[in-house]
Amino acid sequence: MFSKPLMSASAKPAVLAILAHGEAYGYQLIQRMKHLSGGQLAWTPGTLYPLLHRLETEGLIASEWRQPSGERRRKYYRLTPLGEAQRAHEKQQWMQMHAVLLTLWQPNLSFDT
Amino acid sequence: MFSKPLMSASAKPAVLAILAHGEAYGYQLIQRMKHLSGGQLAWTPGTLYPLLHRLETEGLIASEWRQPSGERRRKYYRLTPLGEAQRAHEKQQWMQMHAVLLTLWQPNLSFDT
DNA sequence: AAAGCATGTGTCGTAGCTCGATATATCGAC
DNA sequence: GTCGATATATCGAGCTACGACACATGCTTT
Repeated sequence: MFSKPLMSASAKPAVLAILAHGEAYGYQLIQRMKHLSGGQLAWTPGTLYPLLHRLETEGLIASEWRQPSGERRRKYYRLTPLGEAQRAHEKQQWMQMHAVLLTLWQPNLSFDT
Repeated sequence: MFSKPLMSASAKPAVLAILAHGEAYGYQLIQRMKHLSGGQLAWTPGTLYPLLHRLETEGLIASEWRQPSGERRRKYYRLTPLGEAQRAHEKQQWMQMHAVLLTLWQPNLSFDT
């Protein structure tokens, strides 16, 4: 399993990235991440739902209750324009940090100081 | 600047990665990261020193005070064998999370559910 | 029909973390 | 002597993850 800091850093970009492919509800987000990560990244309800509420408060996502007849009620989330901008920003930040780490992981790295 | 969660997730792997290239002291670690990231990743003392103390408590790094004549005293840190193993583990974890995010960032991703 | 399980959303409390602020001390430059 | 860079350290406010718990519904099995 992944460490807590890594879960923390990836949750927001991951949720925004999934929603960029189309609307989804909370439980579905948990399933999709679990499937995509080969069962390794398992969000718990206590992690995901507060996060979704925070993202909605920040105006990055918007929600809508739906209850088709004969089905359970679900709260569907979709990206707002602000959320789409934030999604791109999160990706750029991650890639930048990734580049720094790749540099550090070079075998023959030399420092100025 | 980087977000707090991203700082949090990268700090431990980054410190272990730098120390894998040789011993260093706290202030030097701050400078090296700042330089390597083009000034974007700036650890504050309040972030780095408690982290170093935690890593030492966990047995991942070991410290030694030094004070050459005419210089300020410095506490030099080096990786322990346990720390080297943890460094490799942190790298593997990061790369795995990176792979998941890359998948999510694919333009034409389709989900089963 | 009753029991069990997956589905679906939610909150609470504990524990852990970052980081701004603050403290202390030394060295070199002007 | 004063200032800024060097060097290490702690404290407290604020935020977060996540296990535990709560509650409700739909489907399947006995």
